Amino acid sequence: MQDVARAAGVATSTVSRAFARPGRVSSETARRIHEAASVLGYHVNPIAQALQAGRTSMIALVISDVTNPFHNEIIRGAQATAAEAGYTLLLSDAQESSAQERETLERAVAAVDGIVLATSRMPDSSIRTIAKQRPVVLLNRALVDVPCVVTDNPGGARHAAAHLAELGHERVTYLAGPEASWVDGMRWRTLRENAPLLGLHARRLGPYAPTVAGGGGAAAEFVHHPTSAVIAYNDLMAIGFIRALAAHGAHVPRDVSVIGFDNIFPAALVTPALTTVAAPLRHMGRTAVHNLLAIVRGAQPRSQEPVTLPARLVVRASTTARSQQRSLHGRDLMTGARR
Amino acid sequence: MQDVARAAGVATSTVSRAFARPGRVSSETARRIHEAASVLGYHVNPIAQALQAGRTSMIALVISDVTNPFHNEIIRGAQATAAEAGYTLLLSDAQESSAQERETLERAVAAVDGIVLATSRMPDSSIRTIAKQRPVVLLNRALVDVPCVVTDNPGGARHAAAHLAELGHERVTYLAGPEASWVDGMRWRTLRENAPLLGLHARRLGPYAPTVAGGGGAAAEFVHHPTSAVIAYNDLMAIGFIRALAAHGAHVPRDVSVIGFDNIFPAALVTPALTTVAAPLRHMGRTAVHNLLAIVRGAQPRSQEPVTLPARLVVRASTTARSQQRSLHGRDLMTGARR
DNA sequence: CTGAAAGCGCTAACAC
DNA sequence: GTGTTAGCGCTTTCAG
Repeated sequence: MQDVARAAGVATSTVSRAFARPGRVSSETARRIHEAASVLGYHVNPIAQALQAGRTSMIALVISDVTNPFHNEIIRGAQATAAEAGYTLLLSDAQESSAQERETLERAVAAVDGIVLATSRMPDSSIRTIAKQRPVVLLNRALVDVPCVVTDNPGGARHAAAHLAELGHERVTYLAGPEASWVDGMRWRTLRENAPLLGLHARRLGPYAPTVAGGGGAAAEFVHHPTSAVIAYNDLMAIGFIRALAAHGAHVPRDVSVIGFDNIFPAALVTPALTTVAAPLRHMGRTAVHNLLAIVRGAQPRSQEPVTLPARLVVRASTTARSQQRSLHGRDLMTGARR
Repeated sequence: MQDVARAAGVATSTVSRAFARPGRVSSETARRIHEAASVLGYHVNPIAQALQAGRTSMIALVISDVTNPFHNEIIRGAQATAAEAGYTLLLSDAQESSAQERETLERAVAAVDGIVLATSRMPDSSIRTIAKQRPVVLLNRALVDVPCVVTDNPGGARHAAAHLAELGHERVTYLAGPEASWVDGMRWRTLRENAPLLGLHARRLGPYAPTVAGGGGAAAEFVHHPTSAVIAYNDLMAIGFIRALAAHGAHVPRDVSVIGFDNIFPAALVTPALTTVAAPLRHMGRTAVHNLLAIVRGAQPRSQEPVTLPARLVVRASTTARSQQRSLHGRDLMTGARR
């Protein structure tokens, strides 16, 4: 900047003003400054700016597992919203490890103006510790006194159950995800409470890892006591479940109707295409960042209640009417496995 | 830091040393300092550190499209390697727009020590401009005088062609990706040059968007002049192609054998499971960051040649012997579409 | 082994 | 409308 000021024959503060508050510099002076700047290839140094201003215009997005397709659209939404607001996104992949999440966060916390914690695996206490240092928005998890963005899990679970009831199913198995998952609790609880109202008997199996492999493990147990319908914690599990079932000689939806959660990208690609409770993934990313930036800029979080985004049921080919299905008995499947 | 120094009864420079060079401070003084620091919750301010040191310990990873499953494992590899080296990853999603890529890069460039450009959509000249300002490593693209990491596209294309030749195919269609894609050029060129040596006749259709929808568009054209085998620019296109073909009444591999590129996550999940030329995705991310950090730390790029990572053929269910297939004629398919 | 002081690049405050 | 100065929090001389 020194150089620019010298070249333009002005003081450094004038250069600074020319970049930050163009109105406060006479047009002639501004012209000279910008010319000198572009000749010299001068750009404002964001680090120095950040040091002096006390804010960095960066926000951190911490993801429990970038490898999970659930997060792709969330990242897209978050990045887009941040960029529109002139913020840069710092991405942290926790690799499903609470410890790793803490560590990388510790390093990043001082360098950002705010943090979005997506599907955090950290204990509540750690989250609160972070939230004391910087504005935090939780995505896909609720915690008192911390702003949250979640999908309407109760609504979604009800939609799923109602769909199965309409199709004439009477017994449904819920394939549970990680015990530590707040979302899993919400889904199962709503299902259990609402099933009776729909003439449905709900049962829970698990917990399983929220992955394709986890769904496979679920199938191995399910096969001993099948029901005509299944709701899985998420699409990944549903996909793994369906594949493993096929290896046991049972087919979806002919033998079992299956519903997933989230509507991740591959859900429409697998065969049969997966019926699922769709989350507005990109919108979740957008909303989380939007709300975070509002707080960063000084807004007071409106309410203690989590911001809830709607979930909708996407009916595809993995569910069918009970009357269209074969009746399945544990024995059939176990035999099927040996064939 | 002032506060810590006061509390510990030392000068600020001693505090600084206690954190950066523990050896240069007497153990007793160091103890007092660390105690005071933890009481006061003091952490080194990375921004101030960065300003004074002239480096930020951050690197940028620019991705053409976070929404594309191709990038998930790459991000994982990049983030893990950066974290291990004490670097923070700044993620930029270009949303497939060259302009957007430039803009976000412009904002980030001054804040990072180096940049990985993955599947960049920018023109060579823009990349060179960036590379003049900061160390850059290109992923999945080659450019003279800029360090690059690519997969062995020629080897991969040869594997694919050889596999088809072994299965007795005689004519293969290449479904081309974006014209601007360096990788696409490599793949098609190798295929065209090697096909004759394998007794294969290769033809090119396209370009198409490198997406599921693009593959669908390819199918609509392909159907008029089918061949028994197809190699698609990437897995996404292959998947879209297979689905669209089914809508036309043609099935894979019964009617057409299909090979994709990349081995993205959904490739193993679709039906039929996709035969594909697998790229070592996570390793690509790791290598790019690893090489970038070496340069950031002062290493001279060894050679002008791109670093080439091996590609291997993963044979799944979407390819089969020519002799096992139905013979297909344009007419069959067009009729199929009307059924 | 420790302290004092300068300066990284920027902007806000206060002159002129 | 423009110039001067101080200081953001840190590290790195240079003295002691």
